[in-house]
Amino acid sequence: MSQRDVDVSDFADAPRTVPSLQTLFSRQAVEKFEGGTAVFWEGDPASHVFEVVEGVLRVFKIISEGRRVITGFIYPGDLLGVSLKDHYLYTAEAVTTTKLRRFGRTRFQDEINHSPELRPQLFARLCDEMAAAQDQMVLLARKSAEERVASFLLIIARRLSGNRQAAPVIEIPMTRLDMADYLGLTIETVSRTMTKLIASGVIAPCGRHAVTVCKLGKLALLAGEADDEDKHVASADSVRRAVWPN
Amino acid sequence: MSQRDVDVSDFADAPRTVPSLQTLFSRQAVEKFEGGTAVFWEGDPASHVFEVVEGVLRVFKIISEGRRVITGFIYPGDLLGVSLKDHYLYTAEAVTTTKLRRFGRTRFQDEINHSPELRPQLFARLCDEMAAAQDQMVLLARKSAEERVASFLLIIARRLSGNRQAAPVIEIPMTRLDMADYLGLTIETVSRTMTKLIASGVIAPCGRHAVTVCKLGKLALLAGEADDEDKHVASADSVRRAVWPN
DNA sequence: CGGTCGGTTGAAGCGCATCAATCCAAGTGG
DNA sequence: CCACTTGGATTGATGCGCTTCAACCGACCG
Repeated sequence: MSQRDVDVSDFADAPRTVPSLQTLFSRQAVEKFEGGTAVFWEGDPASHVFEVVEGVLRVFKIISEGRRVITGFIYPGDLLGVSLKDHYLYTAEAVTTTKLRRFGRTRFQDEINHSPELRPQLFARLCDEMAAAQDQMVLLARKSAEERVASFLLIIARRLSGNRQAAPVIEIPMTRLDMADYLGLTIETVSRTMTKLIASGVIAPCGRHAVTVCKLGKLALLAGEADDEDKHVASADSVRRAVWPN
Repeated sequence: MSQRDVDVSDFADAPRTVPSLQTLFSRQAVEKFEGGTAVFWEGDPASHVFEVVEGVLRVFKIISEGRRVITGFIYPGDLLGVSLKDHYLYTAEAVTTTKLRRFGRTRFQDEINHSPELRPQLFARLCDEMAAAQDQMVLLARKSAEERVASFLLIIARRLSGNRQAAPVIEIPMTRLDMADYLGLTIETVSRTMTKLIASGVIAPCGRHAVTVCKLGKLALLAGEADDEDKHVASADSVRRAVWPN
């Protein structure tokens, strides 16, 4: 499952100039990680930056009493471990068998610093990551279990199909526990919610690690992706409200 | 309240070279926003980047049925609206009366691009922001009401005291509703939790918009800031576990 | 086979939301 | 100065959504 050739096309919305972030990594040897093994742990000295070639990783933090929070899943083409901190902020573990390329952190920084081509690409990635983090905060703060699961399905659907409108079949490489720890729920609630979505005909099971989306519109609705017009009503002249001298 | 001169010292852990991010803004005129007024709305064309000179802002998103999620509070010295997206991802509103400097987005980007001094500073800020976002995800996903409120108090305590160990008196410029929408709770729960913290002698009220911390250690404990040794046990040779071909 | 691991399903309980009343401080106008 | 208002905060009573605990199921494996 989740077997797919690395598609190197189709990344961030940065300008498509010649040297791309992945060409930076392309000379590096590929390392393989079996599912369940860690690439690095939270608190480790942050020695390297990684590019995912194939497979899916989970990135998480642990707090007291063994509570785990998965802050994100990392897909092929994504970078892993980019930060200026000298220790990793989280643990990264392979979900499926994973292939990575690695780059020394300081060398990576140098390359970025010296390349006016690469910099905006990296910057764009960070902004995307930030936007995703904010969406996740919204999900965790205010969405119901059903909305969370529906949102999750849409997120990974878009992830795999590279932003094209979600493919009908969604691969779910991670376990229910992973989903639960990502969505701030328990396994049981995730399971129950999934069966509810199946019962209502929104999705249909496709083995245990995939589903087909039957009613995409309904799914998006359940996810709380309000197509509200409200949101942009006042936008028009908002900035002008500020005292803008000159 | 929240009246304090802008202290321009003591920022990100970036190297303290001569031209700093705030000198970039220092020539810009200062604009004033009364509490409750918006600086920009989610979805507005992202025309400017702002530096907060004085006051506190809230940054939030609205989802269906008027549910609001505050993704962060912005303090003096912070930047606001930094992103490569061409529309703002969130609404920014003044909590208290606020003074800002503004910078055209493209010009800001140019300045950053041409200054090898400024770039790492901006990058460091983004990384800090990302780290904060991850902590917030942990809070929202797995912490109890009491842990959330305690965490919140510590966060803003550190914020105001510029990373020195939290000052005994914590200013809380925002309303309970703001706190609730930041912590993923309701006003009532926030209120109840605060009174509980007061009853247990951890904090003492200081008017409605400030508290004194009586038992800082207890507060940190309640916040779930586990001083676990567990976390770093396995860290030692973690990276070596990877197949690292020279 | 028994054993384990991930997943599903059921029953009971708890933590927080919801609804509603009250309070308090700061205006505001007569 | 005092009634009246208004917005934020507190406190109480009730209910619901999710967690918790526990049993069970199916697939895989030695």
